[in-house]
Amino acid sequence: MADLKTKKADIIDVAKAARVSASTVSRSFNYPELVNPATRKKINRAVEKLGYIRNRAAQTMHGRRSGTIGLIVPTINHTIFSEVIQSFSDAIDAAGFTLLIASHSYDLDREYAMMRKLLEHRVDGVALIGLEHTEASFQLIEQQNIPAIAIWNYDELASMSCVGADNHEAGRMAAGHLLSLGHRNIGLVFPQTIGNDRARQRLLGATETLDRHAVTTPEHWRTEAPYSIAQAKRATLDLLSQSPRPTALLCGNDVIAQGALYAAQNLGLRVPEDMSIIGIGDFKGSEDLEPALTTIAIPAQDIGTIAGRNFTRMITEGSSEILRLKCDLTCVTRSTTAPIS
Amino acid sequence: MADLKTKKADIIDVAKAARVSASTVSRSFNYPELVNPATRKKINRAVEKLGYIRNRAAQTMHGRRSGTIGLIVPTINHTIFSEVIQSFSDAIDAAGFTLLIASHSYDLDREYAMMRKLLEHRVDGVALIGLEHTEASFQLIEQQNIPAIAIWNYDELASMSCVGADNHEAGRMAAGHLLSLGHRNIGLVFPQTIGNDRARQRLLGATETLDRHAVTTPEHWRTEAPYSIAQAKRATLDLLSQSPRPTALLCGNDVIAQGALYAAQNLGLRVPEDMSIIGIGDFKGSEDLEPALTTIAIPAQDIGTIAGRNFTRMITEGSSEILRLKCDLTCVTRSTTAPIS
DNA sequence: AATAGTATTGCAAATGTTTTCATAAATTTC
DNA sequence: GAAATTTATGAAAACATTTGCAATACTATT
Repeated sequence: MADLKTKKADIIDVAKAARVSASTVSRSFNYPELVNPATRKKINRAVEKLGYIRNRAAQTMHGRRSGTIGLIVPTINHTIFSEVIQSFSDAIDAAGFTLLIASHSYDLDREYAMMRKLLEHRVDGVALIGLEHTEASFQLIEQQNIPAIAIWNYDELASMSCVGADNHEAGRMAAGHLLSLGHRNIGLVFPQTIGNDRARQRLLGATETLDRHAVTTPEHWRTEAPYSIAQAKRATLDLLSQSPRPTALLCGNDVIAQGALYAAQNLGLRVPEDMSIIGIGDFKGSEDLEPALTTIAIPAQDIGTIAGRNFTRMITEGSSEILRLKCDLTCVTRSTTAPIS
Repeated sequence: MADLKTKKADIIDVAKAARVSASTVSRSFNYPELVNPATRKKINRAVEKLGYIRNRAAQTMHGRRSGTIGLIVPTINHTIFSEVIQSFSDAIDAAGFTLLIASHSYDLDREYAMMRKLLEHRVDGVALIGLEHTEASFQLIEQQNIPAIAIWNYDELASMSCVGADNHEAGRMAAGHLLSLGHRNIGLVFPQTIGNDRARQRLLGATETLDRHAVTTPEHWRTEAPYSIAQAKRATLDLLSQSPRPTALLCGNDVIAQGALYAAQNLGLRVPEDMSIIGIGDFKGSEDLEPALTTIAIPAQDIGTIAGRNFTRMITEGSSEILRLKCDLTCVTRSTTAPIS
């Protein structure tokens, strides 16, 4: 059984128990092929017996990688981020890394503080959500010369590595879908766009596409809804109570789309016959709405996986070039959109 | 600006720049009151100038706490867990700790592996979800003598510290609510109970309460639904297609309840007039369903916060007694349940 | 002005590993 | 069967900190 000595076993205890030197024990872990199989067996027995667990802190201190990657997100508690966190975590885990996570509640100054905290722990790299960060954060990355990657947004001109989707394109696709169904009277329900580059890009993409097709949306068909089903419902209710009504609603994300759907149903409108609705994101649950929501799917899981795989590769290879990966969006046509009748 | 020397600044560089010894620099961080304010200022200037960031790994090695807590969850990607992760993370962050996270996809052997991995990083404590773990995991905790806590489940007899809700009670409450509305014909839609102590306890609590009130549920009013809205809907559709129909559905969790709701609506049943439905959990979104779901609220956020606060306290105080905290459930009566007419 | 305290600082050892270099043992080569 | 390799191991330095102890400088007390 475990020794009852108060101190936990260290590599020297193992060495003693196996009657070899500490160097050999270390080697047997890190370069097993360099040590005699018989010796290795002795060592493993000692490890087992003493319940020895390697000390990464000591390895780190010696200049080895810490084997941790820091991830800073606005919030963990959101389908869309938890999905990306999960797949990112799985991907780096497969490469032998562990995830240190921190959240900043959409406060970019806290993001900076979190980054410092993670750097104290000597993470081998820092992953952030989105491309909007404070100047201090960018400087810190630069100055500490730490591998960094932005997840979620793609920008061909980004100053740091990024893996994500093009939100502008998402807006264009959503508008395009509606236009292709013959809609010309389109309402826009979007979250606040200041301090939210994702929403801003989407809205821009949507309006540009509409403009290009000479479709104009009067001011009262545009409304701003906070991030909540209930509030989006209320805002949409207002929008739809005016006449004339649009024939379709383009929503900045699926949460808002869900609120919009409820609002339409509440007014006795049939979706999609009387009112088409499209969202952006394809959140978990969007598929299960009744009717199932048509939306522009952002492949959160793929983004996380691809980011994780590439980031760990960048780290282990010591590559320092900037990597920009765009993940494809798809328009998932379900049951909330239909051709204009 | 930052020195262009390839190596990053260490405490000795700071010491040199400030013309003091390394010990003084160390002290100025850890026991500022022991160093002369003027000296401290010099040191801070040097730190600033060199962009020095303390090395936790080195501190850890010296026997200090690592300042990290490991959390192992079945999955990050689920409302109910992400909520608890978020609040736990916030709570330990407030106490100066950082979260190392790992997920095991409901594979308890992987849970053990993850725990070893976290221990290599010398986390100051390990938090797990639920009270069901492999013998190996329990032994590891015991043998490494590492502070541990179970989040999410409460059991007065638990062999380790725990903060959570009593699932048996949740089942009792749900049944009680339905009974108090006069329902005697109650259908049960639950997830698989093997290898899922939460579901098992809930079902047990529900059936015990029904039994006590001499309410029996025929076998064909009990159905097993996997964790998915669509599949729960299908299973419930089957259940409700038989006659006679129950007047109420007690669902093992809110996801299943949502599926059940859709099923009922699909059959043209009015909820709650023709069919009452109650869930367990109060997931994000349950409130926004139409009609809003009645459910037994499990205070995920409170659980995470309380667990985080108490766990960090246990760690910093070096307390080793077992702490068992029960978080209160509440029956949130919304619009999917009504008295029998 | 000498003494006793107190506040501040530095020296050196310690922490648990990895790694370079050296050495010893075993194996191959001629 | 000696020389040349190869294989396996150990000794000691290095990594970035903290901390116990000792030394110095300052302040208050008489």
